[in-house]
Amino acid sequence: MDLFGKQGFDNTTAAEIAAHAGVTERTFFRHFADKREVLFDGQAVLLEALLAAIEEVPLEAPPLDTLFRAFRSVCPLLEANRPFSEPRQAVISATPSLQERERAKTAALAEALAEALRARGVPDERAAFAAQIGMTVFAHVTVAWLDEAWPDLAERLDRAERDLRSLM
Amino acid sequence: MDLFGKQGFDNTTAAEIAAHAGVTERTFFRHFADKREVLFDGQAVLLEALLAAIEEVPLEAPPLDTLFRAFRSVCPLLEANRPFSEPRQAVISATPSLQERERAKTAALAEALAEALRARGVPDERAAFAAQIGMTVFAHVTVAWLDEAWPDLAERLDRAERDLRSLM
DNA sequence: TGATCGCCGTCAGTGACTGACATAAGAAAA
DNA sequence: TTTTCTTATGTCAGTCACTGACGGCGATCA
Repeated sequence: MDLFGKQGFDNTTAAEIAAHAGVTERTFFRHFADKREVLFDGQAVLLEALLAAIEEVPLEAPPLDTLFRAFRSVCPLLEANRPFSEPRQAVISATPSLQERERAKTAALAEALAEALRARGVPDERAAFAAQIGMTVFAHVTVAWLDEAWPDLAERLDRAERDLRSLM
Repeated sequence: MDLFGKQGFDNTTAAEIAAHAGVTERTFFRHFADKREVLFDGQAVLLEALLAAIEEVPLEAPPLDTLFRAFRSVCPLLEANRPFSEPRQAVISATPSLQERERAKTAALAEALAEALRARGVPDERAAFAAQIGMTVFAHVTVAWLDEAWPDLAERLDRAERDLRSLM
């Protein structure tokens, strides 16, 4: 983040990052599949948190409700991480290739959520739709919130959910 | 497509593609921003068609309806292109980096649709949501249809729209 | 006829990534 | 304790995507 903030992502070589961390370039690539991955490690934590939160939702809840409840319950986690994720998002927003990667990560997350819904008995296609739509809204809201801290995440989620329902 | 089908995308060098086309590698990169772009050229045509179709929809139609009507009206175009897009999709499905690019293209398309909706008076956020959701469904349906020609695109769109509405 | 422009080839260079091999430190087995 | 196995790292050479600079060549235009 030091280097990216100063010179931008594209103008920072993998060798520089490695040197900054006190290791060899080769070692860097043993820890990260590629240069971009260095910015997408927290995803695993978020996924765990979301899956755990889904477990807590009663089975009767409709799929989209289930997801929104899960999203709401990870808000504190994200709010706590804001100091890290805000500058990170700034770098991503300035770098097209990172936005590409971010979308891929988001899509993977959506797929995992769909799988979780299926495990709760939601039919195949329906689970995929709900997960994609839910994830779309969640990602949208999160990015907007990283750009502007107020209103906070929970409040933004409420509004988004209302907007979404009124769309239909 | 010749080469990709035989050896896969990753095992095909840009130099090979260029040679196959009778030009230099340098010339190849003058025509395509990067190696992956070679598979994503048709997008522009689709975008034009969708924007034109949106023009035809009466202004009173709600945003999601507008999009679905536009999607339906480009079905013939897509059906006609199937012989090209089916093998293309096979290559993409076998190559993670191409899926990443495909998502980026889809997102760009969604953004363009949102802009089109805004031009019709749909409020900002609402337009973005509708476009993202509509695009999500459209992409989902298209990929499924490329995997399995029946039911056809129009039929699949109808079903998806029903599924979507019942989700709310 | 000559100047300009757009497209292409050539060449050299940078940087992301990979495979093969060697080494050192710690855990585990003998 | 000694040996062995594992794991993380460094080193080096190599491939390939991509870029900038330069020169040539044919078409168009003044």
